[in-house]
Amino acid sequence: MKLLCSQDLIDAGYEPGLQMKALLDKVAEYESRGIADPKYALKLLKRDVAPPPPKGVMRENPAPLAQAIVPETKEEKENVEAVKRQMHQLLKTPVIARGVILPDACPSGKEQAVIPVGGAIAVENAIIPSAHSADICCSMFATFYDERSSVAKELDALMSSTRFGPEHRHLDDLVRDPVNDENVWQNRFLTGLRDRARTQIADQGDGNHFAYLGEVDVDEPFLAMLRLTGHGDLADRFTPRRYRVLVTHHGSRSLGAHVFKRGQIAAEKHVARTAQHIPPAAAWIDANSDTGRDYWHALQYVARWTKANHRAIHQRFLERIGSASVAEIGNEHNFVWQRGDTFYHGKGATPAWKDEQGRPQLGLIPLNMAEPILLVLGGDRDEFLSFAPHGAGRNLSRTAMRKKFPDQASRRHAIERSTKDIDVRWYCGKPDLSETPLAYKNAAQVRAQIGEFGLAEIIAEIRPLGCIMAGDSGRSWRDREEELTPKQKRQIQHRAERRRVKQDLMDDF
DNA sequence: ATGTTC
Repeated sequence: MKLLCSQDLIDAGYEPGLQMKALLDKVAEYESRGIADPKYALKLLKRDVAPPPPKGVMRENPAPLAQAIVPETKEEKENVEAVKRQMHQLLKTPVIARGVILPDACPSGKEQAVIPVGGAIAVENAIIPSAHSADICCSMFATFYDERSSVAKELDALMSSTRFGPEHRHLDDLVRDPVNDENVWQNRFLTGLRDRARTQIADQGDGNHFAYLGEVDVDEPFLAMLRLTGHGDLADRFTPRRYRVLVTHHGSRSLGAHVFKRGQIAAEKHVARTAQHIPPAAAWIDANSDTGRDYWHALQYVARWTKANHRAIHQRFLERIGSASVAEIGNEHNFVWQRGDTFYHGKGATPAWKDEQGRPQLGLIPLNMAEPILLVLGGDRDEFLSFAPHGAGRNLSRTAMRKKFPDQASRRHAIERSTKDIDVRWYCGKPDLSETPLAYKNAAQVRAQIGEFGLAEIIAEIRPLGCIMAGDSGRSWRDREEELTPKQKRQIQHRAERRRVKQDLMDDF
């Protein structure tokens, strides 16, 4: 019987293949020197020839999951079970330390190991693109100002300060992308995207993105709370009275969508090399590699671009109504944040930890268009990874919603009733049932759970006055494609093909 | 989410 056979060496972490012969020769040499203990022989071999680093595989048991949500109805219970199933799949990823689900959690798709909306994870030295979602930097931004006109007139001004919907044209000659001149376009995750970044500034896109007009009563207790928690600089901008507030909610548009796609390719390539059997949604990029650093820098640029996008809209609006910014607050809720060696990923999760100066972070949590937007201070609850929810969460899927209100009349009636106290504009013309308050979870319940779990402290409420949503343009992406002439289709395919070739050439992730 | 769709 041999001292060690090739299977023993493979079990010990050596790669099968050509070098196996040399390893077995080594073993034969040990044997000829009189070594008879296989364990000792393996120890010698590992000293002489280090085996390759072990390949990552999904863990047998998931990392710990904290649950900051209490389901009540049957529907909610089913939702939470689905969310936990998704999280448990994801938490088997070897680089993930722990995770949390927040009061607005809802499942996202059926693919293996996809992080649910309202989920967050702590990842060691790695970035998982899928866990910050395709809509990188989906974020909130608020500007406080003094009212100049009626809500209706200010909403008219807002309608011409931004745009929504699936098309993609430059808004007008006056709008500039203030971060387009940054020296970032050599970054492999950003290269080639400069023009679309420039074109889409002041645009908010589709779906649940919105521009909300509200009002807030700033009072002494609110200002005292800001001062007490290290936000005296913000408090100094206010006097105790009523302010109007413009709040926008959108992400990084096509720029971020492409950065995400490239990041996902890089991650899948990385785990194909260094790990085995990792679901695509769990694929990671090593943060301490050149690719990881490039991806990190690209993400930071996407954050700057998105903030500039919010600001561009707010400035255009204030110019149109002849007012000025008193104060600004904003936060991302789809993103990756580094604290030490840990990369916290949130998909629909509001950062609620203390910053480097020990100040609890300010955050904006919208509920639905007819409810206040909450201004919160982070609760810094480490057991919940120090996140708060990002909104009310969706109760019913878009398709389930349409089934519930099948005919036009019932739909119109339900929409009107749920938005009767506010001025709602649907940018593309028709209301979108799935973005009315009817589609969202019970706002009171989400608020209550923010308090029950100590995720954040609500220090002010921005009351709703009006809102612009993208609305239903009447045609899906697919419809639009079907309307194209065969010649247009060929052109699009040709361009896509050229991009792919270019991408492949560029693509050395 | 996305001038989509490896």
